[in-house]
Amino acid sequence: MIKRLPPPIQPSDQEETGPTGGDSWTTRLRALTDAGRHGEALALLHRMFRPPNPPPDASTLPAALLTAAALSLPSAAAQLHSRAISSGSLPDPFVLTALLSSYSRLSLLSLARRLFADVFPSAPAATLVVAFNALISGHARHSLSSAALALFRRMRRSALPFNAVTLLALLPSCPHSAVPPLHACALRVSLAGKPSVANCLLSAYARAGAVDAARQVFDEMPNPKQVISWNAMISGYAQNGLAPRVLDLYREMEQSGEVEPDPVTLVGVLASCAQLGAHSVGRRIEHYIAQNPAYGSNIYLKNALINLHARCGDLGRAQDIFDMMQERSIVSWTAMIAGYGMHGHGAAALQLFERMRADGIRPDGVVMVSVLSACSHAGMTDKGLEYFSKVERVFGLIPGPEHYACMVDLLGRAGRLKEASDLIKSMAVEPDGAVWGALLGACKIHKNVELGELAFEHVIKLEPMNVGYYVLLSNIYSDAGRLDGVARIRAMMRQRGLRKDAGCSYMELEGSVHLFMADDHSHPQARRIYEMVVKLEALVKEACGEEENKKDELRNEKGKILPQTGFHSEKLAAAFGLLNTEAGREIVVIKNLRVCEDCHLFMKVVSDIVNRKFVVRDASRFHHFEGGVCSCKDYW
DNA sequence: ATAGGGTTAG
Repeated sequence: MIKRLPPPIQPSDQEETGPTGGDSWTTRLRALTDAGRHGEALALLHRMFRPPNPPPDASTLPAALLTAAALSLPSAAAQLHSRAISSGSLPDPFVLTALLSSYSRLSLLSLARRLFADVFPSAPAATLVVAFNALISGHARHSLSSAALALFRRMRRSALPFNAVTLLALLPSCPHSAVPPLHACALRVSLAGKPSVANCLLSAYARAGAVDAARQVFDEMPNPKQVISWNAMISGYAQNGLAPRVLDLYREMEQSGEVEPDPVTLVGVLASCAQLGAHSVGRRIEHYIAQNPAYGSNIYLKNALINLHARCGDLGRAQDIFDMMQERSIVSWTAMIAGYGMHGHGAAALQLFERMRADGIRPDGVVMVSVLSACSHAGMTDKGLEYFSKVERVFGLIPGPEHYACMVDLLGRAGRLKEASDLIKSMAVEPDGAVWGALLGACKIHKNVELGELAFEHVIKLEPMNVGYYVLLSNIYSDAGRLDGVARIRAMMRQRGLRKDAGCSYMELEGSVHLFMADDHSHPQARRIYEMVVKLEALVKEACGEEENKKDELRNEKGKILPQTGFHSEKLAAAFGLLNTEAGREIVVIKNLRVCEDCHLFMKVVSDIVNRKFVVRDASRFHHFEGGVCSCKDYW
């Protein structure tokens, strides 16, 4: 973050004592461009071409070209290209490479390729290696990964050696299948041990979903490992949703005493804490950050903390951090909007979004997902439709499958299933699993077997190993009394080796985590907890029996009087919370799956009977139970 | 002087 900036240009050295040697031009241009001071860089560039300064030559052209690219000035690059030809400095490897690189950065790949073709027959091998690297990296940057690989093959056919830079250019964007062969190439020429290459290989494996291969690369690195290697492994796990492994590795990093975590480490760990709902670990990191003055203004860390608190149930703390930020990025706003959305505060989310726009921030696709999903969770169907219609028309964004998934969810929850499936039919892009999954979820809520079967057919083609979808259709059948359907899905799952995810809930107490599985007796307090659940269930039954309206509600929601089995994990966690916290304290429970209707009703009634607030995060959102009602208004 | 590794939000 902290970079030493070049001194501002003094008026005194503007004309008379301007830089004369190429070295001075180069260093100052580079420094200004690196610091993002493009205006000053441009002024300097203009001066280079004005007498009495000598015209740019091989020593100053590369820096000038990179400045032109950084300024997005294709005309300037072309002018410098002409200058390179007229001054005869084109065969210079540095000038050639800078030209190739600038054209690539300016998205003028065809010009880069033409120039390369011109010099290819006559350039010496050493020049060609670097030129190939520049061209490969240009194609890779534009995600033309197969073109980049084709260039690599051509490089090798030309009997040219490749080096670390070649691999570093290829690996970040290469197709998954190319990672192992590139790894083999690296091993063959003894480049795989070079830290930069190893880090890059590790990340490439992680991106390909091969976390174990990534881990092997990590483990084979000599100790002490660089902080960047730790970070690459941590973010590799994080990107693959393996939050528990992130926390394990972070602990290992701390215990190794090799390196101090840096902000990048902490951002990765905080993201995993947020995913897990591991509030106490997250708070410990927050404390650590607060003790390091250099981290105080890091916007990535602040954004990660907003996300942490919002996802762990403390919206107030998230809002405080957001309010105290001096500078906010669109990520800060998105984290906050998504936070309000998942807690069911749709109006607050929309208000924040409008404030963001008033602040002059142009919405992107991600913030729109948060906005639409906030509308969906709050039951604000018309608002959601209104904002969806603005995605393209007003904000100039192309709606992706993720936006359609939100809309199908929004319409579907509201019972507008016909409109939801018409919307899918109208999509210009191919619907993904989330789109059909949203329709399937809506069919579960509104008990629509036929449409549910259709959605299932589609979703299962796209995500055959996603257990949740099988369970959803099975539950649709079960609600409809279609036991044949239930059996069919069960057989399908068995055949594919899929097992229902076990439900688990946990709550944190004084920094330690208490985990509960459904019908699980392993907790030291298990006896007292089960007694408590049984007692509470009796009270719930009694309360519902006494009040006519609640009894009706029971019948409406479930179609039968009360649950016969009562030991879902969230009930155990809630009972544990009641047994171990003082009156008045909010009980926060994190659950891996969605809350079932039985438990939802249980929590509502218990919150009233014992006069306690329960905050439950399930797989789709937060539920705040208080005084017999839930913040989701039974709409989840 | 030219080619270049890890990071946030759904």
